[in-house]
Amino acid sequence: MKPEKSDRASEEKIAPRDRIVSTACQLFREHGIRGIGVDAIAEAASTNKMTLYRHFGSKDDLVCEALKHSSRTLEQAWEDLETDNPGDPRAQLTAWVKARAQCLSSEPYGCDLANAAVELKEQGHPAHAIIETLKMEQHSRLADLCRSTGVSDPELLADTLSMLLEGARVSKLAAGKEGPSMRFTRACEAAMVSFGLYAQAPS
Amino acid sequence: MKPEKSDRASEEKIAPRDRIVSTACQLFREHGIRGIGVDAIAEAASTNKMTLYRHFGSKDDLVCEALKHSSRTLEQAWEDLETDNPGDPRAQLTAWVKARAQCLSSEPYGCDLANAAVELKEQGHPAHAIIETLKMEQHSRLADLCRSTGVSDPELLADTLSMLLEGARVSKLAAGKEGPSMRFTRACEAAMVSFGLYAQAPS
DNA sequence: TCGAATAGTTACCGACCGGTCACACCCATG
DNA sequence: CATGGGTGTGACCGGTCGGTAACTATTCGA
Repeated sequence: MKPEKSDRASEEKIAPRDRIVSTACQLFREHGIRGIGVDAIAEAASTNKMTLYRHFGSKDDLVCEALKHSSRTLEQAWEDLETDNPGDPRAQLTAWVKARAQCLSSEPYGCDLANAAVELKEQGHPAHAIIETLKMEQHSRLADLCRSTGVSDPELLADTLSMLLEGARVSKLAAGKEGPSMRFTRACEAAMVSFGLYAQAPS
Repeated sequence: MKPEKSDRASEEKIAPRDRIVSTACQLFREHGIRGIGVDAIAEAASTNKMTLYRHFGSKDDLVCEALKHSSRTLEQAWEDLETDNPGDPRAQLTAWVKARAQCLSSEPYGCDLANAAVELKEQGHPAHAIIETLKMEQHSRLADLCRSTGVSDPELLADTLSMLLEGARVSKLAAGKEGPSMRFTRACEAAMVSFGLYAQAPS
């Protein structure tokens, strides 16, 4: 009869492995990968180090899984874009900028993937290949979107928007909230206008 | 009679403190701040931990000095901009893009200041204030330059170029060399054109 | 009901870290 | 020659880290 006895579903209903991954993702975000230990992760996930090592061969393994988990949550955002503006690429691109700006102002930490890439300097770390793949995946989705808007040079627009977003996130961490990142939206809009996004049919 | 007996000026002619700072700057770049120990820094600087701690109260102190050292080298680049294109802000801005693109393709590591900001998550770390100050200093120099070109909305152009550069550097680390960063120059040029940089007097 | 898989607990290991101490050293200046 | 400040050396401290071992408790399906 499915007792559902746990008041806190986050702690007891979910399998230990999933708790560990999502907890690790959060703690890596808050303290950095090198800044948090496996023991603290296990404790925060209401389990222990031994169980953690039964599911992950090493901390590096866990890092890789956490990064995949992090990028998995972005999938939902892409689906929302399509369902909220069906068949309207231009509106989807505008909504993309709006959504990214929203995340930018609400989330104090930057992009998990980019932060990990900066933090993990060791050449050949398994996470690097994963980060590169996931980043290019995200970028190609954006490029596809730009392409379907019929804009001039959609690849360059996608690269521009990618760099603006990545730059805004890291700039917020380095230069502060009052820095260049404050005008991310306006910079994106200026870029989209100059690439002729609104040339065909005005809103 | 100034014997100048040292064949390697980098090791014996320079004062220990300066050797430590520049060595630390280099090693932080290569291994990350958390990824290198003070003992290794001292050894790489041809000295020892005790001498290091006689000059710097803590590793955090050394980090701050290394960051200042890193941004000090950027001063030269700004001066070169002025001397190479005296009184021609437009040419200076174009040269700025070119110089940044050159660094982007030749230096495998991103911006020391930004990387440190990403890596040091502890709130209130003394480096954060320094990073923010130095970053805003660099940004205001760029904004001044944009302003003197007589472009429309120079502040937005400066913010855009800042974000493009920061984004290109981190994108190169995360998405790889073949990612968006490959088109940094073209993205900057497109932005400058759309802001009317070449509207007044063509070259 | 039984047994196997999964999870929790405690203790432990070797390595490394930031930081300090005491002491010997070198070399310029008086 | 003396002396004193900057430097080199090695040992040491307490703490944390990633990772493992041995044992117990829980759960769940055959």
